[in-house]
Amino acid sequence: MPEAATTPRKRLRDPEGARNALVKAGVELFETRGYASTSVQSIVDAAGLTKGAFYHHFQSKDELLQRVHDEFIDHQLSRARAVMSEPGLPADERLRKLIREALLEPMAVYKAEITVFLQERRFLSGSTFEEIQRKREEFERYFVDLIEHGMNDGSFRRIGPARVIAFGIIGTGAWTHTWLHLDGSLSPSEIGEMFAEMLIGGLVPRD
Amino acid sequence: MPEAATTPRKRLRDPEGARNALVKAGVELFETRGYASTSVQSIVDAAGLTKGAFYHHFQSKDELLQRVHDEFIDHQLSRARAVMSEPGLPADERLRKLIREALLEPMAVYKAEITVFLQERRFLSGSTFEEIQRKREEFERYFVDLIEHGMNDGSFRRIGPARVIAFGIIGTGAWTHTWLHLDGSLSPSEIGEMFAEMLIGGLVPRD
Amino acid sequence: MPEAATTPRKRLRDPEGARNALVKAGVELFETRGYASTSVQSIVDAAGLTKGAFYHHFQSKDELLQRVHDEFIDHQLSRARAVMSEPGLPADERLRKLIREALLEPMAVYKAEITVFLQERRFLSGSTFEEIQRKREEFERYFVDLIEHGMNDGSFRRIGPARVIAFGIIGTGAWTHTWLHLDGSLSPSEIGEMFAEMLIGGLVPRD
Amino acid sequence: MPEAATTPRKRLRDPEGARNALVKAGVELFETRGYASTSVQSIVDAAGLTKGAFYHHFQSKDELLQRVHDEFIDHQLSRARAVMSEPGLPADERLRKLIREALLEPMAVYKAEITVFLQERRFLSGSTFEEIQRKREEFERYFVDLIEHGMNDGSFRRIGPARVIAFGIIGTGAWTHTWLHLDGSLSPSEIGEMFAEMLIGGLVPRD
DNA sequence: TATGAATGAGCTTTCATTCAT
DNA sequence: TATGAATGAAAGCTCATTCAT
Repeated sequence: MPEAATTPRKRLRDPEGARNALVKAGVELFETRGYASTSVQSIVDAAGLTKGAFYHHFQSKDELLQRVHDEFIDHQLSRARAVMSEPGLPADERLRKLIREALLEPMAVYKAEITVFLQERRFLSGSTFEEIQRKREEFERYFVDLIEHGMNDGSFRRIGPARVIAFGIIGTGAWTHTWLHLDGSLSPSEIGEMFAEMLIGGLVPRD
Repeated sequence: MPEAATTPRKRLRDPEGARNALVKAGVELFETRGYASTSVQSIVDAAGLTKGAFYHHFQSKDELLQRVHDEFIDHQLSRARAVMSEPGLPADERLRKLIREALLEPMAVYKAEITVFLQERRFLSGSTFEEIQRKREEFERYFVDLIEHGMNDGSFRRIGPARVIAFGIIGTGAWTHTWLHLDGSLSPSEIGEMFAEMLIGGLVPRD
Repeated sequence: MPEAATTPRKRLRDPEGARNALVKAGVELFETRGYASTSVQSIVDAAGLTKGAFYHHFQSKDELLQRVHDEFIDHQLSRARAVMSEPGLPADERLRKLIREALLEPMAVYKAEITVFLQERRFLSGSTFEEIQRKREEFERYFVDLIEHGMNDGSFRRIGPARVIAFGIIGTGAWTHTWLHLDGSLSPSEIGEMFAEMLIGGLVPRD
Repeated sequence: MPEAATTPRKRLRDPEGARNALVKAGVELFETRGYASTSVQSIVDAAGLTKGAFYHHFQSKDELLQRVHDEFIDHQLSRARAVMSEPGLPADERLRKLIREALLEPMAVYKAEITVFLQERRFLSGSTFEEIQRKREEFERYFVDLIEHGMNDGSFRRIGPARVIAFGIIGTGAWTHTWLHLDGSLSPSEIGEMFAEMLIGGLVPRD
C-alpha cells in the first residue's frame, strides 16, 4: 500500500515562497535594525533558509532592498495619481485627499516598507535605485504642483515657496512612521484627516 | 567692545584639540554615510589622527556618537525651555516661537548633528543613551503640553489628540533636515516662520 | 567531388549536442579566464544550458577539463607517432617534422585547448588525469629520444643532456600559445618551420 | 632581581618581518597551487598570522601578487639593461649574454617568483599591474631589437620576423620554469649556456 | 534528459577593539 | 599621550555540487 501523502524529507521546493519569506524577513529586520546593520545571515536565519538560497534569488542585499520598495512605491504612486487625475476637485479638497489617501493611508498596509524607505532614503542612489528615485520625485512633484496651483488661483495663501510648503506637509506625514503604532486607537486614515485639517486650515485664506 | 554675537558663519565651534577634530570628522561622516557605515578608520583618517588616538579619547564608536549629540541637544533643549518659561505668552505665540526658535533655528548651526540624531534615533537606546532619550522626551513634551493647554483654553481647535498634533508639528520641522541646504536662499529661521504660519493658522479657531 | 580537406576556418568541430556546446564553452572560458576562475554557471550560461544539464553530462568540472584535453592530445600524439614511425628519415629531418607537425601545427586547430592544457598543467594530477599525463610523457619522450639518438649517431652536437635540449625545443613551441594570434600573417606551420630552422641549425655540426 | 630577558607573551611586533613572512608564504603557495586557488587563509596560516594582519599590510590579494613580482622584475630588467648597454659587443655575443644572464640566471634566485609571474601573466592586467606590464615589454623589446639589428648587420640569418624569433628564444628560457629543479646537476647558468649555444648556432650564418 | 532551488563550505574583505611599545 | 600592528569575529558574496521534481 502506497503512502497516502508525499513525505518530503527536506524543505518543500517553493521558490515563490522562499522569495516572499526573504522579503518579509528583510523588511522586518531592516525596519528595526536598519539596512546597514542587518546581515544577510540574520535575514536567512529569520526566513529559515541559507545564504546560498538568498543569493540564488537576489543578486545582492541591495536588490532585496529594492524589492522591498517596489510594491509599496507603486501603490503609493498610483494613489497619488488617482487623486491628481480626479476631475473637478478644488485645490483644498484635492490636497486633503492627497494627504490622507496617498501620504498617510498607505501606512496602514506598508508601514514597515515605508519606514525602511524613509530611513534608507539617502542610500537609494546609483543606477540600482534610479527608478525608485524617479517615482519618489513624481510623488513629491504632485504636492509641489498642487500647492503652486492653489496659490496661483487664490485657494491657498502664499505663505512661502510652494516647494517649502509641500515639503513641510510631506514631512508631517513622513515623520509619522517614527511614532505610529498600528495597534493604537487611531488609524493612519484618521491621522491623515487630522493633519489635513490642520495643514489646509492654515493654508486657506481666512474668511 | 566684544564681537557682536551674530550667527557663526564658519561653524568652527571649537577648532582645537584632537577630541574636537574627531567629533567634527565623526559628525560629518555620520551625516553623509550613516553611523553604521562609517568606520573608525575613516574617522581618524579624516581627523588626521590614528586609531590609537581615537580609543584614547573615546571608549567606543558609540561614545563618539553620544558626544556628537551632547552639545546640540542641550542647545535645543535650552531654547525650548526659554520659550516655555517666558511669561505671559498666548499659546499661539508661544507655539510660533517654539517652532521657529527651538525646532528650526538650531539647524542653522547644528544641521549635521541634527541629521545624525534623527537618522540614528533608533540606535540611541541602552544605558549609554539614556540621558539623550530623556532630553528628547522633555523636548517633545513641551510641544504636547503646549498644544494640550492651548486646546483646553480655547486657543487651539481640538482637531485631534494633542500628542498626534504635536508629533505632526515636530515632524514638519524634523523632516527639514532631509532637504534643507544651508547655502540656499531661505534660512531655517525663515522656514520656521512659514511652517509656524501654516500650522498655527490651522490650529487657531476661525474668526 | 567532396570538399577539399583544407584547414577548417570556423572551428566547428562538432556543432551539435549539449555535450559539445559545454566543451566548447568550457574551453573558451578556460582559455581566457583560467580554469579555477571559471564557474560552472558561466559555462552553462555561455552554452545556453543549465547547471542540471552540466552535471548530467559531466560528473564534475574536472571531468570537463579532462574532456577538453582528450581530443587534441590524441591528435598531437598521433602526429608525433606518425613522424616517429616514418622510416628512413635522418635525425635532423625527423626533428624538423616533429617540431612543425606535432608541436606547432596542432595550434592551428586546437590553440584554445593547448593554451588551457599548458596553463593548467600543474593541476592535471591525480588519477583523473593519469592518462593525460601518460600521453604527455610519451609525447615528450619522442623529443628526448630523437635528440639522444641524433647525438649518438653524430647528427647533432652534444651541446648538453638530451633532456635539457629537448625541453628547450618543446618550450620554444609551447610558449607560442602566449603570443600567437591565429588571424595574424603567420600560420603555426610557418612559425614551426622558422623555429625548426633555428633550432636544428644550432644542433647540427658545422661544415 | 629583574628578569634577564624580555618575555613577550604574544607574537613580537615586527611589521617588516610580518610582511616578509606573508610575501614568502604567498610566493610559495602561488607557485604550487596557483594564484586563484590560493586562499588568503592558507597564506596567513603558513605565515603564522591572521587575515586581519594580512589586510593590515596589503590592500588586497592582488597587491601581494604585485609585491611578489616587484623585486625579481627589477632584477631581471637591470640585468638585461646591463647587457644591452655593454659597449662593443657583437650581436651574437650580446645575445648569448642576454640569454644566460637575463633570461636564465635569475631563475637561480627567483625561480618561484618567475614561475608565478609566467603562470599568472594573463591576469596581470589593469592599472594595478601597469608597471609590471611596462617592464615586461621593455625586457622583451631588448630581445626583439637585438635580433633585428643582428639581422640587419648580417650577424644573424633572417630566418623570420625578428619578433617571432625573439619570442621563440624567450620561450625556450621561460618554459624552463616548468621542469627546472634547482637541486639538479645543472644550474640555470649552465642551461642558459646550452640554450644560447643551440639558438645562436642556428641564427648565425654558416661559414 | 533536464530543471533550477537549495546547500554548505569557503571565499575576499571589513572592522571595532586591544595592547605592546 | 599616542602609535599602529594585530586580533577575531563577522560581513557580503561565490560556487561546485546535490536532488526533488
